[in-house]
Parts: sequence; C-alpha cells; structure tokens
Amino acid sequence: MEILMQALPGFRDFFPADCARRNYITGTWRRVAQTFGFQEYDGPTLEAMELYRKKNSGGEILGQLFSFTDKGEREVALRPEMTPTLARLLIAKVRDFRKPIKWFSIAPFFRYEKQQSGRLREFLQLNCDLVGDASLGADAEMIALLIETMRAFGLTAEDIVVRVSDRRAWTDFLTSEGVIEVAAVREVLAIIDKLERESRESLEIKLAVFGLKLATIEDFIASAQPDFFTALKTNLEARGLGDFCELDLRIVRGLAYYTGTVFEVFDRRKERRALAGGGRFDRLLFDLSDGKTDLSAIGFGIGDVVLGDLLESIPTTKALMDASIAQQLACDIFIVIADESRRPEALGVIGLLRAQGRRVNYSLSADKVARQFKDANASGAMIAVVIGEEWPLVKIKDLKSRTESTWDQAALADWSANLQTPAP
RNA sequence: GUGGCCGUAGCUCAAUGGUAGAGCCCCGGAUUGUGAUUCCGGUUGUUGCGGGUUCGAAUCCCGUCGGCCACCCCA
Repeated sequence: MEILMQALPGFRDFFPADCARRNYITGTWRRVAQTFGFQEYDGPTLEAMELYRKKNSGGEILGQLFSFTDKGEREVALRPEMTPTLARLLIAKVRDFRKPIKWFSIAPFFRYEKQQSGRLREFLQLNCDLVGDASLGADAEMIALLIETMRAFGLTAEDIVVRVSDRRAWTDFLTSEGVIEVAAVREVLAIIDKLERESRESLEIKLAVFGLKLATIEDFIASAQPDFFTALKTNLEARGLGDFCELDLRIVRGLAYYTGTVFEVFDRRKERRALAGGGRFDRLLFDLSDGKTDLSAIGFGIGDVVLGDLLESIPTTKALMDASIAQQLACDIFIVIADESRRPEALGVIGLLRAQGRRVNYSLSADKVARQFKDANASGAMIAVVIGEEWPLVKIKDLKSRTESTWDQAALADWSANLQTPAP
C-alpha cells in the first residue's frame, strides 16, 4: 500500500460506519452535558505556542506539542488540551457571563507521541468546566456529570470507578512532614504519581531526598479520611451514584495547575489507561491573566479513544453502540419502482416523504424488482413501498416480517408523518 | 525519543528456499413484480519499499517506512 493512500500515523479516517460511531459518542456527550445545564463553546484548533508555555502545564504536554512556524513567522501549535483555550476565552470576556459559568466543548486535540493502545495523535475530547464556584457542591456536580456521562453509554459501577483525591490533603500532609516549598511539593507529587509503577527501592531513594519514607506515605494513603471526601460521597449517594466513587490519594495527576480535588476514571479491571481525568484549578485564571481575573474553576476531559475501546469490549455497551450505528446508517423507506412508467409518480411520493424528514432511497435507474428488493434489504429500511400496477394505491412490504399490504397514499403519508427517527 | 513483535488480494489468513492460494467482501448472472439461504461466473497482488546472499527469496540478512505493544506521560 502506497503511503499516499494512508492516513498519517496516529490519525484516523472516518468511513460512514466510523462517523456513526463517532456521532454516537459525541452525541451522547452533548446530550448529557446539556441535561446538566452546560452550554457548548469552541475555540480555534491552532493556538499560539506561547499560550502553552505561559500556562506551564507541566508534564509531557510541552514536549508533545504538534508545533510549527507559520508563514507569518509565528510559533503556533495544534491544541493539545482545551483548558488554556478556555482560560483565554474566559479572561477575554469574563464579565459578560453570570456565574457560575458551565460550559462544555467537543473538539479534536493533537499530541505528537508514538501511537499505541488508547493513544493517537489526533483524538476527540469532551471538556466540561464549571467556573466561579469553589464550593464542594460544584465538585460533586462535576463528578456526577462525569459519572452520568459514562452511565449514558450503559457503563455501570461494575465497569468503571472514579478515583478521587485532593492535592490540598497532600500539601497539608507534606507541610506537616516538613516539605513546604512549592517546587519540592511538586516534585514529591510527581513521585507519588509513580507509586503504582516504580519499584519500592527506587521510590525510597527518591523520597529520601525530601526526608520522607515510603512507609509514611503509604500510611497516609491508607488511613487519611479527608472531610471533603465524606461530604462528596454523601452528595453522590443522594444521587444514587455513590458506588462509582472511591477515595484514592494515589491520584495526583501530572498537570501542574491543579490545586484541589483531582480525579481520574478507570475501568474496574485496570486493563486500560485513564478514561477521563480532571480537577480543580483555582489559580490558573489568576496566573494566566496576571492577576486580572480571579475565579475558581473545576473541569474534566474525556477522550474518545479509550472510551470507545472499552465500549467495544463490554457486550451490553457494544450492543447499544452497534444499534446506534445501524440506525444512523439505515434509511427509513425504500421505494421499489416495479413499473418503470410510474417513475414520475414514484418521484412525487419520494419528494413528499423526504419533505416529512424521512430518509428515502430508491434505484436511480431502471432495475429488476429482485434487484431493488435486495437493495431495499441492504438499505436497512423498515418498509419497501412498491409503486406499479396498483397505482394510485401502493403496496407496502414490511421488510422484517416479509408481509405485504396495500395502502392508499394518505395512509402512507400518515404513517410516515408519525415515524420517530431516534437521535444518535 | 528508546526497545520488542509483525508486514502476502479491499478484509481475515495460507504457501519446506523451488509455478503465490483460500474464505469473506464487492460486481454480474440463475426467463415474467419480491430481498435472508443456494448455485454459477468475474475483478484484485511490483508478497510494504530499497538493497544483499542464492541457480532460485513471500521465506534468509541489512536498511527504511508502516502497524501493534511496552517504557515515559496521559484523554
């Protein structure tokens, strides 16, 4: 296969079935976010590189920037995440909106890394952010939105878990242990982040630099019961979502701008990377605006790649997704022109049905009836309407039950008008 | 960026160093206005690409590109 005929590494083609699958995911995201009263926004795909440098996201994001110099000698980058763009929009027009601001976006993102399981160079992400409310109720609302989004795909507490943590709990604890400087705290958190992946010996050595022992850290993780979590759990239990949520102080997240509550969603079997992640970033807007805008914020992102993989691996969620895909690819009605001399009448019926919003297919040129029924069957239509010698009556064939009956045109129009086409 | 495995038809895969194949898909047909099955026929390969070894390479070696996976980090 010539290279020209392939997408670039880490980029995807979307054939109709892939588009339908994507629509299922993004449509579900959009629907749930709207039920929580969130409004959709978007920004440019390309941003000035400076935006990401200034925000100091930390972690690998700077190294993974898909960046280049444009024809005007500007250093630019395809956006690797939404938060800097959101911050830019908010700082520009923050006084135009009543608080709290509840916004979501569904957009493509780019990271230049080697593709592997669950990781591509271009992916979609749902971003939900709540700005201007620092209360615990806001944290709970965001985590509830995250859980409800997952539930909308048929995922249950048996399938996924939200691991919740709090950076304030860590800073308080580290302060009591004598680690006070901001830079030192950040470094220790980076070590905590690797707790599940690195050897005990290596962790012990790294912690010793800050006068810490691994046992002390593990004690804290095992025994700490921060007040915020008790309240959060009570809130979620009132919504019937308590089973989804667990305290797990090992979660600290790599991005530097998080200040309080942080959380990540994983599959229960721990076979995959994080499905979603987020947290509170109460200082980001202040820092980015050089002190002009001071608003607390909490948000999360869900990527489409790991989520899509997980949905395909669970029979019940796969069935829901496949049903949506089939529904999107199908048409509603197939017109069989059994007598070619009736084509003008058939085109009239087709136009009427289409005006009602029905999805209608038919043979564009004279075809044998057998061929037309084969096409009707493959089209996914519920019924075939045979137009021929019965005219002005039409023969209706239910393609599933294979039964036929003769209707007048008013009955067809009536049936069609009442047909509900479900949303993706 | 580092390392491991892999690369044969549109897809899934066969072929001891000795003539590149099968299934699926797609297209056409099986006399009259009826689609699931069946039957018949048909298209498709610079064996990813470039070198090397050999009388002879899909097969062995080197390079390169691409895919999958791990590390790093994370959606």
